[in-house]
Amino acid sequence: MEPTKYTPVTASEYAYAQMKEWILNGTCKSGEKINQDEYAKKLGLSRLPIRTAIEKLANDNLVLISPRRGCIVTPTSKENLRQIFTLRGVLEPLALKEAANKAKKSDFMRIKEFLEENDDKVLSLDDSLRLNKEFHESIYKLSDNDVLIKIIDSLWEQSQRYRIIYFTGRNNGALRINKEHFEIIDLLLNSKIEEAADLLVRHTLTSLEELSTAIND
Amino acid sequence: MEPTKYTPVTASEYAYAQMKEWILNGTCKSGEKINQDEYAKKLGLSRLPIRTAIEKLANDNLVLISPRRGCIVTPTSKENLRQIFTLRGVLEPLALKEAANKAKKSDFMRIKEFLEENDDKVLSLDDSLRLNKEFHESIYKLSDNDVLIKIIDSLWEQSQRYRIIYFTGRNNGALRINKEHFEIIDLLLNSKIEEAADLLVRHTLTSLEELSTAIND
DNA sequence: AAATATTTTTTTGTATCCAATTATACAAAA
DNA sequence: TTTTGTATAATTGGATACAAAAAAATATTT
Repeated sequence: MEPTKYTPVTASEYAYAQMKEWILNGTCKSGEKINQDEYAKKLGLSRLPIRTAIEKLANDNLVLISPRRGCIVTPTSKENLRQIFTLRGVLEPLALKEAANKAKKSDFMRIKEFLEENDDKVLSLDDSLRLNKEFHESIYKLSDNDVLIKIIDSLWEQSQRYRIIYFTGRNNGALRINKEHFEIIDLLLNSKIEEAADLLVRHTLTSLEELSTAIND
Repeated sequence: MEPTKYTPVTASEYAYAQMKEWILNGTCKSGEKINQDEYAKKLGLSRLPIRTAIEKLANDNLVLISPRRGCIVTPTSKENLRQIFTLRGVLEPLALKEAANKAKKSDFMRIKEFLEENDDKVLSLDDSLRLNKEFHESIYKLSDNDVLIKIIDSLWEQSQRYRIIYFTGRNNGALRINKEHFEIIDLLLNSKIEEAADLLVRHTLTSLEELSTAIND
């Protein structure tokens, strides 16, 4: 359950990780143009790994490429936020149910222990975002459905941008989220799969409503 | 409703389209290694656009990359087939419902006309695959949900490989599929959205069962 | 002969250079 | 002032060349 630190083995992977970080945390702003030369210098690399990274970011819906014209950070919008969360609302309960079929009680116990160990960290912005992601990931991973996990991961990352827009400044919500995580894992431990899935959906939709208020469009 | 012919504007887009075609139609076989040099020569390009194409194919789950080691065509398997169709089973009805909310009757009428115009082509393998894809795409496109459409497209392409494995040799199924398409569009025209969605799910699961028999694992 | 070490070859990833396209700045005409 | 055309600069995409890593082949040891 340790946060497996990811060490890029190629320059383009490093560029990809770094640029993604910048887009997700708002350093690269919505709609902003991305100049290959500029980022090559900034990261001390040639343009090639930057280009490779940009291609990958485009696949994540995080940037938009117009061939021979350039690349911008995908604009955020209420509609985009809605689309992402609508999908999460159907995919995450599916993953949860598949996980419940395959996993053992001890798998869920480990996740609950993880929640308990980190209960004190939820008030820090960075930590709460990381813990939130890790909790959900650890459940979905148990589904062992690679195709599904990959899509959920991507959607989760796309929502991350909105989460950071929302949380910057305020910090409510984190306590509610953490409380609901406990409730979900307890339902799973009691084999109340459908109820856990329902709660998960409400959990997601509540977040959508909260985040939506912070986006002007 | 014309099949908009796609003309790649960059070499890498051309390579991507061509290599995808080869993977989908089985010219590049499941598990086969993809050598950059070889494909560069084959396509009369340098390795760079090939690499870019490979990155994109990896995003589509059509190839697997191990950094500094190489790239193989993603192996087909019953489990992979199941995962793809399970997802389609929840995402396509979602798209259909969103489409039904947004679209006008005339949009669906156009789709029905398209079915009628091409009714005689369903017995040709190539045509039936193309028509099948076009029918589904035209419905989901009406949902106007970019995030969802992109995922469904990707899943559809991933299933295409299995469809071709299955259909090569035999050619049953095409008539059933065509018949069900008519039933779905008629339900939509009569505003029986839930029934259309249900039929769509059954339509998908029937295909899964059929295709599954042709995969040895 | 099997296992291990060493070298050679192959292949990937990156940097650099070049060509083609697009954007920008400026001038001329309406 | 606005619009259109032209020259210049900036930027992208691609080819080639090189470096580094992995795979394959060969030699060496047990």
